[in-house]
Amino acid sequence: MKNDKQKTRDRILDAAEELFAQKGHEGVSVRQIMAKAEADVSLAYYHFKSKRDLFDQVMLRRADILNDIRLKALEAVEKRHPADAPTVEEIIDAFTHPLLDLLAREHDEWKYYFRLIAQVNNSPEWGGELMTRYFDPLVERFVQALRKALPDCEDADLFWSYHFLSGALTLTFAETGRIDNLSGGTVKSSDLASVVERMPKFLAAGFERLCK
Amino acid sequence: MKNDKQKTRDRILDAAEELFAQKGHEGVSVRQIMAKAEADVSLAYYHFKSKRDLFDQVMLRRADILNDIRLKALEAVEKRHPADAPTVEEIIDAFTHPLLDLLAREHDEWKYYFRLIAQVNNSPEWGGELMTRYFDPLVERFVQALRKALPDCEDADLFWSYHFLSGALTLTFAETGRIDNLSGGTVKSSDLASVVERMPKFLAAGFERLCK
DNA sequence: ACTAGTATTCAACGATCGTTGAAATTATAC
DNA sequence: GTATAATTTCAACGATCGTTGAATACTAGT
Repeated sequence: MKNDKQKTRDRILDAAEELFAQKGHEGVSVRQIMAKAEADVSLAYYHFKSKRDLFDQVMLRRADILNDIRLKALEAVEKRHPADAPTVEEIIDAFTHPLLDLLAREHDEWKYYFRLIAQVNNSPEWGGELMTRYFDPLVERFVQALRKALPDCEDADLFWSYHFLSGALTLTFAETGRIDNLSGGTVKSSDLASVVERMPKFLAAGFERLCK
Repeated sequence: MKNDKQKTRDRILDAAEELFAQKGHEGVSVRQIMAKAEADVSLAYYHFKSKRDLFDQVMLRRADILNDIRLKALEAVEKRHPADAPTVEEIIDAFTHPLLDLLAREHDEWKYYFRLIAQVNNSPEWGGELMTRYFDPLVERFVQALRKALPDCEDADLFWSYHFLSGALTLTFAETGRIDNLSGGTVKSSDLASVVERMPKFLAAGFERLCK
Protein backbone atom coordinates (compact mmCIF):
# COMPACT_ATOMS: atom_id res chain seq x y z
CA MET A 1 0.00 0.00 0.00
CA LYS A 2 2.06 2.88 -1.35
CA ASN A 3 -0.32 5.37 0.15
CA ASP A 4 0.13 4.12 3.68
CA LYS A 5 3.89 4.09 3.42
CA GLN A 6 3.89 7.74 2.57
CA LYS A 7 1.36 8.32 5.29
CA THR A 8 3.47 6.71 7.97
CA ARG A 9 6.69 8.40 6.90
CA ASP A 10 4.94 11.74 6.83
CA ARG A 11 3.29 11.16 10.17
CA ILE A 12 6.74 10.56 11.63
CA LEU A 13 8.09 13.70 9.97
CA ASP A 14 5.15 15.73 11.27
CA ALA A 15 5.58 14.51 14.81
CA ALA A 16 9.33 15.00 14.69
CA GLU A 17 8.98 18.51 13.28
CA GLU A 18 6.65 19.59 16.06
CA LEU A 19 8.70 18.10 18.87
CA PHE A 20 12.08 19.22 17.51
CA ALA A 21 10.70 22.73 17.18
CA GLN A 22 9.53 22.75 20.77
CA LYS A 23 12.41 21.06 22.55
CA GLY A 24 15.31 20.93 20.12
CA HIS A 25 17.11 17.97 18.63
CA GLU A 26 18.48 16.62 21.88
CA GLY A 27 15.42 17.49 23.92
CA VAL A 28 13.27 14.89 22.26
CA SER A 29 13.65 11.12 22.17
CA VAL A 30 12.86 8.89 19.23
CA ARG A 31 10.35 7.16 21.47
CA GLN A 32 8.48 10.40 22.13
CA ILE A 33 8.37 11.14 18.42
CA MET A 34 7.03 7.70 17.56
CA ALA A 35 4.48 7.89 20.35
CA LYS A 36 3.12 11.10 18.88
CA ALA A 37 3.19 9.56 15.41
CA GLU A 38 1.36 6.53 16.83
CA ALA A 39 3.81 4.05 15.39
CA ASP A 40 6.30 1.55 16.71
CA VAL A 41 9.73 2.81 17.71
CA SER A 42 11.49 0.56 15.20
CA LEU A 43 9.65 2.17 12.32
CA ALA A 44 11.78 5.25 12.81
CA TYR A 45 14.77 3.17 11.80
CA TYR A 46 12.97 1.54 8.92
CA HIS A 47 12.08 4.86 7.32
CA PHE A 48 15.20 6.78 8.40
CA LYS A 49 18.81 5.88 8.97
CA SER A 50 19.14 7.48 12.38
CA LYS A 51 17.75 10.18 14.60
CA ARG A 52 20.08 12.66 12.99
CA ASP A 53 18.93 11.58 9.53
CA LEU A 54 15.33 12.08 10.62
CA PHE A 55 16.24 15.57 11.75
CA ASP A 56 17.85 16.34 8.41
CA GLN A 57 14.83 15.08 6.50
CA VAL A 58 12.57 17.31 8.58
CA MET A 59 14.73 20.26 7.63
CA LEU A 60 14.91 19.28 3.98
CA ARG A 61 11.24 18.51 3.44
CA ARG A 62 10.06 22.08 3.28
CA ALA A 63 13.27 23.89 2.30
CA ASP A 64 12.74 23.48 -1.45
CA ILE A 65 9.23 24.90 -1.28
CA LEU A 66 10.53 27.98 0.49
CA ASN A 67 13.40 28.52 -1.89
CA ASP A 68 11.01 28.15 -4.78
CA ILE A 69 8.41 30.72 -3.74
CA ARG A 70 11.05 33.22 -2.73
CA LEU A 71 12.89 32.92 -6.01
CA LYS A 72 9.64 33.36 -7.92
CA ALA A 73 8.83 36.45 -5.86
CA LEU A 74 12.21 37.95 -6.67
CA GLU A 75 11.86 37.19 -10.37
CA ALA A 76 8.44 38.80 -10.40
CA VAL A 77 9.87 41.97 -8.91
CA GLU A 78 12.70 42.03 -11.42
CA LYS A 79 10.28 41.50 -14.27
CA ARG A 80 8.40 44.56 -13.10
CA HIS A 81 11.64 46.53 -13.54
CA PRO A 82 13.01 45.64 -16.98
CA ALA A 83 15.12 48.78 -17.24
CA ASP A 84 15.89 50.13 -13.77
CA ALA A 85 16.69 48.24 -10.61
CA PRO A 86 13.96 47.40 -8.09
CA THR A 87 14.00 49.33 -4.83
CA VAL A 88 15.59 47.86 -1.75
CA GLU A 89 12.21 47.57 -0.07
CA GLU A 90 10.80 45.63 -3.00
CA ILE A 91 13.66 43.15 -2.86
CA ILE A 92 13.42 42.68 0.88
CA ASP A 93 9.70 42.30 0.55
CA ALA A 94 10.25 39.51 -1.97
CA PHE A 95 12.59 37.88 0.52
CA THR A 96 10.36 38.09 3.57
CA HIS A 97 6.80 38.44 2.40
CA PRO A 98 6.36 34.93 0.94
CA LEU A 99 7.48 33.35 4.19
CA LEU A 100 5.39 35.52 6.46
CA ASP A 101 2.45 35.09 4.15
CA LEU A 102 2.83 31.33 4.20
CA LEU A 103 3.10 31.36 7.97
CA ALA A 104 0.02 33.53 8.23
CA ARG A 105 -2.18 31.63 5.80
CA GLU A 106 -1.15 28.07 6.67
CA HIS A 107 -0.10 28.65 10.22
CA ASP A 108 -0.74 25.20 11.63
CA GLU A 109 1.08 23.60 8.73
CA TRP A 110 4.19 25.75 8.91
CA LYS A 111 4.61 27.19 12.38
CA TYR A 112 6.71 24.37 13.78
CA TYR A 113 9.04 24.35 10.81
CA PHE A 114 9.66 28.07 11.16
CA ARG A 115 10.28 27.75 14.86
CA LEU A 116 12.80 25.06 14.09
CA ILE A 117 14.54 27.33 11.59
CA ALA A 118 14.70 30.06 14.20
CA GLN A 119 16.47 27.77 16.63
CA VAL A 120 18.82 26.32 14.06
CA ASN A 121 19.81 29.74 12.76
CA ASN A 122 20.77 30.87 16.23
CA SER A 123 22.58 27.72 17.25
CA PRO A 124 26.37 27.63 16.97
CA GLU A 125 26.12 23.87 16.66
CA TRP A 126 23.79 23.86 13.64
CA GLY A 127 23.53 27.43 12.43
CA GLY A 128 26.65 27.61 10.36
CA GLU A 129 26.46 24.44 8.39
CA LEU A 130 22.76 23.59 8.09
CA MET A 131 21.51 27.03 7.10
CA THR A 132 24.33 27.41 4.64
CA ARG A 133 23.57 24.09 3.02
CA TYR A 134 19.85 24.65 2.58
CA PHE A 135 19.42 28.34 1.99
CA ASP A 136 22.62 30.02 0.89
CA PRO A 137 22.24 29.70 -2.89
CA LEU A 138 18.99 31.62 -2.66
CA VAL A 139 20.42 34.17 -0.27
CA GLU A 140 23.31 34.84 -2.62
CA ARG A 141 20.81 35.49 -5.36
CA PHE A 142 19.12 38.12 -3.19
CA VAL A 143 22.41 39.69 -2.21
CA GLN A 144 23.17 40.11 -5.91
CA ALA A 145 19.86 41.88 -6.44
CA LEU A 146 20.53 44.12 -3.47
CA ARG A 147 23.97 44.96 -4.75
CA LYS A 148 22.43 46.10 -8.00
CA ALA A 149 19.92 48.26 -6.11
CA LEU A 150 22.71 49.75 -3.99
CA PRO A 151 25.61 50.01 -6.42
CA ASP A 152 27.74 52.20 -4.14
CA CYS A 153 27.40 49.87 -1.18
CA GLU A 154 30.47 48.17 0.16
CA ASP A 155 30.30 44.43 0.62
CA ALA A 156 30.85 44.62 4.37
CA ASP A 157 27.85 46.92 4.77
CA LEU A 158 25.76 44.72 2.53
CA PHE A 159 26.51 41.49 4.34
CA TRP A 160 26.12 42.96 7.79
CA SER A 161 22.79 44.41 6.73
CA TYR A 162 21.71 41.00 5.57
CA HIS A 163 22.85 39.59 8.88
CA PHE A 164 20.61 42.01 10.78
CA LEU A 165 17.75 41.15 8.46
CA SER A 166 18.26 37.47 9.10
CA GLY A 167 18.17 37.95 12.85
CA ALA A 168 15.00 40.01 12.75
CA LEU A 169 13.28 37.53 10.46
CA THR A 170 14.13 34.40 12.38
CA LEU A 171 13.19 35.86 15.74
CA THR A 172 9.81 36.63 14.22
CA PHE A 173 9.54 33.01 13.13
CA ALA A 174 10.26 31.80 16.62
CA GLU A 175 7.00 33.26 17.94
CA THR A 176 8.26 33.09 21.49
CA GLY A 177 5.57 35.44 22.73
CA ARG A 178 8.14 37.64 24.39
CA ILE A 179 6.96 40.73 22.56
CA ASP A 180 3.47 39.96 23.80
CA ASN A 181 4.65 40.09 27.40
CA LEU A 182 6.79 43.14 26.83
CA SER A 183 4.10 45.20 25.17
CA GLY A 184 1.50 44.21 27.70
CA GLY A 185 -0.69 42.78 24.97
CA THR A 186 -0.72 45.68 22.51
CA VAL A 187 1.42 43.58 20.16
CA LYS A 188 0.93 39.90 19.39
CA SER A 189 3.69 37.75 17.89
CA SER A 190 1.00 35.86 16.04
CA ASP A 191 -0.21 39.01 14.28
CA LEU A 192 1.78 38.45 11.12
CA ALA A 193 -0.09 40.97 9.00
CA SER A 194 1.34 43.48 11.40
CA VAL A 195 4.86 42.23 10.65
CA VAL A 196 4.43 42.07 6.90
CA GLU A 197 3.70 45.75 6.68
CA ARG A 198 6.49 46.78 9.04
CA MET A 199 9.50 44.54 8.57
CA PRO A 200 10.40 45.39 4.95
CA LYS A 201 10.12 49.10 5.68
CA PHE A 202 12.22 48.83 8.81
CA LEU A 203 14.93 46.76 7.18
CA ALA A 204 15.04 48.71 3.93
CA ALA A 205 15.70 51.86 5.95
CA GLY A 206 18.63 50.12 7.60
CA PHE A 207 20.12 48.96 4.31
CA GLU A 208 19.80 52.40 2.80
CA ARG A 209 21.34 54.28 5.67
CA LEU A 210 24.24 51.88 6.00
CA CYS A 211 24.86 51.65 2.26
CA LYS A 212 24.29 55.25 1.30
CA MET B 1 37.99 26.60 52.67
CA LYS B 2 35.64 29.33 51.56
CA ASN B 3 37.82 30.14 48.62
CA ASP B 4 37.76 26.66 47.20
CA LYS B 5 34.02 26.37 47.58
CA GLN B 6 33.56 29.40 45.41
CA LYS B 7 36.17 28.05 43.07
CA THR B 8 34.41 24.74 42.60
CA ARG B 9 30.99 26.27 42.21
CA ASP B 10 32.32 28.68 39.66
CA ARG B 11 34.18 25.97 37.80
CA ILE B 12 30.92 24.08 37.50
CA LEU B 13 29.13 27.20 36.29
CA ASP B 14 31.88 27.89 33.75
CA ALA B 15 31.78 24.38 32.37
CA ALA B 16 27.98 24.35 32.27
CA GLU B 17 27.87 27.72 30.56
CA GLU B 18 30.19 26.60 27.80
CA LEU B 19 28.48 23.29 27.17
CA PHE B 20 24.92 24.64 27.42
CA ALA B 21 25.88 27.33 24.91
CA GLN B 22 27.21 24.76 22.48
CA LYS B 23 24.64 21.99 22.74
CA GLY B 24 21.65 23.41 24.58
CA HIS B 25 20.14 22.42 27.90
CA GLU B 26 19.09 18.93 26.84
CA GLY B 27 22.12 18.32 24.68
CA VAL B 28 24.47 18.12 27.62
CA SER B 29 24.52 15.73 30.55
CA VAL B 30 25.44 16.57 34.10
CA ARG B 31 28.23 14.04 33.80
CA GLN B 32 29.74 15.87 30.82
CA ILE B 33 29.58 19.15 32.70
CA MET B 34 31.25 17.72 35.76
CA ALA B 35 33.91 16.03 33.67
CA LYS B 36 34.82 19.38 32.14
CA ALA B 37 34.73 20.99 35.58
CA GLU B 38 36.99 18.17 36.81
CA ALA B 39 34.78 17.38 39.75
CA ASP B 40 32.66 14.48 40.91
CA VAL B 41 29.15 14.15 39.52
CA SER B 42 27.56 14.39 42.94
CA LEU B 43 29.03 17.80 43.52
CA ALA B 44 26.60 19.19 40.99
CA TYR B 45 23.82 18.25 43.39
CA TYR B 46 25.66 19.56 46.39
CA HIS B 47 26.07 23.03 44.90
CA PHE B 48 22.81 23.09 42.92
CA LYS B 49 19.36 21.67 43.41
CA SER B 50 19.02 20.09 39.98
CA LYS B 51 20.20 20.33 36.41
CA ARG B 52 17.52 22.89 35.74
CA ASP B 53 18.61 24.92 38.75
CA LEU B 54 22.18 24.83 37.47
CA PHE B 55 20.94 26.15 34.14
CA ASP B 56 19.07 28.97 35.86
CA GLN B 57 22.12 29.94 37.89
CA VAL B 58 24.20 30.07 34.72
CA MET B 59 21.67 32.45 33.24
CA LEU B 60 21.45 34.56 36.39
CA ARG B 61 25.13 34.87 37.13
CA ARG B 62 25.88 37.45 34.47
CA ALA B 63 22.46 39.00 33.93
CA ASP B 64 22.82 41.62 36.65
CA ILE B 65 26.16 42.79 35.30
CA LEU B 66 24.62 43.31 31.88
CA ASN B 67 21.59 45.13 33.19
CA ASP B 68 23.84 47.34 35.23
CA ILE B 69 26.20 48.49 32.49
CA ARG B 70 23.35 49.07 30.08
CA LEU B 71 21.40 51.15 32.56
CA LYS B 72 24.49 53.22 33.30
CA ALA B 73 25.05 53.77 29.59
CA LEU B 74 21.49 54.98 29.16
CA GLU B 75 21.74 57.31 32.14
CA ALA B 76 24.96 58.74 30.76
CA VAL B 77 23.26 59.51 27.47
CA GLU B 78 20.33 61.13 29.23
CA LYS B 79 22.65 63.21 31.36
CA ARG B 80 24.24 64.51 28.20
CA HIS B 81 20.79 65.78 27.15
CA PRO B 82 19.36 67.66 30.14
CA ALA B 83 16.92 69.64 28.05
CA ASP B 84 16.16 67.83 24.80
CA ALA B 85 15.73 64.11 24.21
CA PRO B 86 18.66 61.99 23.04
CA THR B 87 18.58 60.76 19.47
CA VAL B 88 17.32 57.30 18.63
CA GLU B 89 20.78 56.23 17.59
CA GLU B 90 22.25 57.34 20.88
CA ILE B 91 19.68 55.31 22.81
CA ILE B 92 20.16 52.21 20.70
CA ASP B 93 23.88 52.64 21.03
CA ALA B 94 23.51 52.66 24.80
CA PHE B 95 21.48 49.46 24.52
CA THR B 96 23.82 47.53 22.24
CA HIS B 97 27.26 49.05 22.58
CA PRO B 98 28.01 47.94 26.15
CA LEU B 99 27.23 44.35 25.26
CA LEU B 100 29.18 44.26 22.03
CA ASP B 101 32.04 46.04 23.71
CA LEU B 102 32.08 43.54 26.54
CA LEU B 103 31.98 40.68 24.07
CA ALA B 104 34.83 42.23 22.10
CA ARG B 105 37.10 43.09 25.00
CA GLU B 106 36.52 40.02 27.15
CA HIS B 107 35.59 37.61 24.44
CA ASP B 108 36.67 34.37 26.10
CA GLU B 109 34.90 35.31 29.30
CA TRP B 110 31.57 36.22 27.72
CA LYS B 111 31.16 34.50 24.38
CA TYR B 112 29.48 31.39 25.70
CA TYR B 113 27.01 33.35 27.79
CA PHE B 114 26.01 35.43 24.79
CA ARG B 115 25.60 32.34 22.64
CA LEU B 116 23.38 30.92 25.30
CA ILE B 117 21.27 34.07 25.31
CA ALA B 118 20.92 33.84 21.55
CA GLN B 119 19.55 30.32 21.78
CA VAL B 120 17.26 31.07 24.68
CA ASN B 121 15.84 34.16 23.01
CA ASN B 122 14.92 32.16 19.93
CA SER B 123 13.53 29.15 21.72
CA PRO B 124 9.76 28.87 22.17
CA GLU B 125 10.42 26.71 25.19
CA TRP B 126 12.57 29.24 27.05
CA GLY B 127 12.37 32.50 25.14
CA GLY B 128 9.13 33.84 26.52
CA GLU B 129 9.59 33.29 30.19
CA LEU B 130 13.33 33.38 30.85
CA MET B 131 14.15 36.46 28.83
CA THR B 132 11.18 38.27 30.31
CA ARG B 133 12.24 37.42 33.83
CA TYR B 134 15.85 38.51 33.50
CA PHE B 135 15.84 41.40 31.08
CA ASP B 136 12.43 42.98 30.68
CA PRO B 137 12.63 45.64 33.39
CA LEU B 138 15.66 47.09 31.64
CA VAL B 139 14.08 46.78 28.22
CA GLU B 140 11.02 48.66 29.40
CA ARG B 141 13.29 51.43 30.58
CA PHE B 142 14.79 51.69 27.09
CA VAL B 143 11.40 51.60 25.43
CA GLN B 144 10.42 54.58 27.57
CA ALA B 145 13.48 56.48 26.42
CA LEU B 146 12.73 55.64 22.81
CA ARG B 147 9.15 56.77 23.20
CA LYS B 148 10.41 60.13 24.39
CA ALA B 149 12.75 60.38 21.41
CA LEU B 150 9.92 59.44 19.03
CA PRO B 151 6.89 61.14 20.57
CA ASP B 152 4.67 60.58 17.53
CA CYS B 153 5.41 56.88 17.32
CA GLU B 154 2.60 54.44 17.89
CA ASP B 155 3.20 51.68 20.38
CA ALA B 156 2.83 48.92 17.81
CA ASP B 157 5.59 50.42 15.68
CA LEU B 158 7.77 50.94 18.69
CA PHE B 159 7.46 47.39 19.98
CA TRP B 160 7.88 45.77 16.59
CA SER B 161 10.97 47.88 16.04
CA TYR B 162 12.35 46.66 19.32
CA HIS B 163 11.53 43.13 18.28
CA PHE B 164 13.59 43.50 15.09
CA LEU B 165 16.40 45.02 17.10
CA SER B 166 16.32 42.09 19.49
CA GLY B 167 16.55 39.59 16.66
CA ALA B 168 19.47 41.34 15.01
CA LEU B 169 21.33 41.66 18.29
CA THR B 170 20.92 38.09 19.45
CA LEU B 171 21.88 36.60 16.10
CA THR B 172 25.06 38.63 16.35
CA PHE B 173 25.68 37.14 19.77
CA ALA B 174 25.26 33.64 18.42
CA GLU B 175 28.42 33.95 16.31
CA THR B 176 27.37 31.02 14.17
CA GLY B 177 29.83 31.89 11.45
CA ARG B 178 27.13 31.78 8.83
CA ILE B 179 27.87 35.31 7.65
CA ASP B 180 31.49 34.25 7.23
CA ASN B 181 30.47 31.49 4.85
CA LEU B 182 27.98 33.64 3.03
CA SER B 183 30.35 36.54 2.42
CA GLY B 184 33.15 34.25 1.39
CA GLY B 185 35.36 35.61 4.13
CA THR B 186 34.96 39.36 3.55
CA VAL B 187 32.95 39.54 6.78
CA LYS B 188 33.79 37.81 10.04
CA SER B 189 31.20 37.25 12.78
CA SER B 190 33.99 37.71 15.29
CA ASP B 191 34.77 41.20 14.00
CA LEU B 192 32.69 43.01 16.59
CA ALA B 193 34.16 46.45 15.99
CA SER B 194 32.57 46.11 12.59
CA VAL B 195 29.19 45.48 14.21
CA VAL B 196 29.47 48.24 16.77
CA GLU B 197 29.78 50.88 14.09
CA ARG B 198 26.99 49.46 11.91
CA MET B 199 24.23 48.04 14.07
CA PRO B 200 23.07 51.21 15.86
CA LYS B 201 22.98 53.10 12.56
CA PHE B 202 21.08 50.32 10.83
CA LEU B 203 18.54 49.93 13.59
CA ALA B 204 18.06 53.63 14.25
CA ALA B 205 17.15 54.07 10.59
CA GLY B 206 14.50 51.38 10.96
CA PHE B 207 13.00 52.96 14.07
CA GLU B 208 12.89 56.35 12.45
CA ARG B 209 11.29 55.24 9.21
CA LEU B 210 8.68 53.13 10.96
CA CYS B 211 7.89 55.71 13.60
CA LYS B 212 8.09 58.84 11.49
C1' DA C 1 43.23 18.27 70.15
C1' DC C 2 38.18 18.14 69.68
C1' DT C 3 34.09 19.43 67.58
C1' DA C 4 30.88 21.12 64.16
C1' DG C 5 30.08 22.09 59.87
C1' DT C 6 31.54 22.19 54.97
C1' DA C 7 33.16 19.95 50.95
C1' DT C 8 34.11 15.86 48.32
C1' DT C 9 34.11 10.89 47.06
C1' DC C 10 32.07 6.37 46.01
C1' DA C 11 28.65 3.29 44.67
C1' DA C 12 24.40 2.63 43.12
C1' DC C 13 18.95 3.22 41.97
C1' DG C 14 15.52 2.87 38.29
C1' DA C 15 14.45 5.09 33.99
C1' DT C 16 15.28 6.11 29.58
C1' DC C 17 18.32 6.56 25.71
C1' DG C 18 19.52 5.25 20.39
C1' DT C 19 19.64 1.31 17.89
C1' DT C 20 19.15 -3.53 16.08
C1' DG C 21 17.75 -8.42 14.45
C1' DA C 22 14.37 -11.53 13.71
C1' DA C 23 9.64 -12.73 13.37
C1' DA C 24 5.01 -11.58 11.79
C1' DT C 25 2.00 -9.17 8.86
C1' DT C 26 0.49 -6.95 4.72
C1' DA C 27 0.78 -5.49 -0.14
C1' DT C 28 2.33 -6.35 -4.97
C1' DA C 29 3.34 -9.07 -9.13
C1' DC C 30 2.75 -13.23 -11.71
C1' DG D 1 -3.08 -18.54 -5.35
C1' DT D 2 1.49 -18.39 -4.65
C1' DA D 3 5.99 -16.25 -4.41
C1' DT D 4 8.35 -11.82 -3.47
C1' DA D 5 8.97 -7.74 -1.49
C1' DA D 6 7.54 -3.95 1.53
C1' DT D 7 5.96 -2.74 6.02
C1' DT D 8 5.10 -3.37 10.88
C1' DT D 9 5.61 -5.65 15.47
C1' DC D 10 8.11 -7.50 19.40
C1' DA D 11 11.80 -8.06 22.43
C1' DA D 12 15.98 -6.82 23.74
C1' DC D 13 21.24 -4.92 23.75
C1' DG D 14 24.48 -1.99 26.28
C1' DA D 15 25.07 2.80 27.37
C1' DT D 16 23.90 6.69 29.55
C1' DC D 17 20.63 9.57 31.91
C1' DG D 18 19.32 12.57 36.46
C1' DT D 19 19.51 11.89 41.07
C1' DT D 20 20.47 10.14 45.87
C1' DG D 21 22.40 8.38 50.50
C1' DA D 22 26.06 7.14 53.08
C1' DA D 23 30.83 7.27 53.94
C1' DT D 24 35.08 10.09 53.90
C1' DA D 25 38.14 14.17 53.97
C1' DC D 26 38.83 18.72 55.02
C1' DT D 27 38.34 23.44 57.48
C1' DA D 28 37.22 26.60 61.33
C1' DG D 29 36.29 27.87 66.00
C1' DT D 30 37.47 26.72 70.68
